[in-house]
Amino acid sequence: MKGRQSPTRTLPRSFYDRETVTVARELLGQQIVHVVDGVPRVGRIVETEAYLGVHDLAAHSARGRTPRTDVMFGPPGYAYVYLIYGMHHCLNVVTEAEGHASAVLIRALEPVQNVATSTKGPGLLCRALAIDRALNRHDLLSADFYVAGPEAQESFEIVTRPRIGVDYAGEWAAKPLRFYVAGNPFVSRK
DNA sequence: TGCACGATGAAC
DNA sequence: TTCATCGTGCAC
Repeated sequence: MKGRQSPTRTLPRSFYDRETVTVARELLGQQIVHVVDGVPRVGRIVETEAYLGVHDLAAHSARGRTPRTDVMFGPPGYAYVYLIYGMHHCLNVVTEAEGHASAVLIRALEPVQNVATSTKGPGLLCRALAIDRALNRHDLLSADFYVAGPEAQESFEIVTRPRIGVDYAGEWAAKPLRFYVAGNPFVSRK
């Protein structure tokens, strides 16, 4: 094998250009990399949630295309980062073809490299990897912020549950769109 | 221009 | 269970 490791392991845009539930499940085990001051902060994704577009009442895009949700309506493979409760950032990856307005929320990471604080929860993982709104709309097929496959993928069971914190979404609140690695201690909640 | 409310986390 | 804290979206 020749060439640099990291760029060649970066997930291709076609990975994100698929059904959102599939992407949410297959993101488990993949690694988020954010290079800060030349230092790569790396975490393994252990918990995700799927947001299925304008018909999903729990999705931000359900209220239409606005300045904030605009990136969700764009092409796949881009970061959607927003501020919640005035103090925490949340990281999503945009999925499916342009116009679908779907995304996967990254809810928890297992520390891999250069991670000093907790990554157990969507707000905490953003703090640990120094992810904020400056990275909104950032291409995840880039050199400083990307998702990559691990050197070797271990097999694991996937647990499926309703999403967290979306009780306002009516029947959509109960749908099994949250996925996590069974038994992993870094999952935000059981 | 004002205001109610979060895809959370920490404290009590 | 309560609260911190502010950008967003929508009502007026």
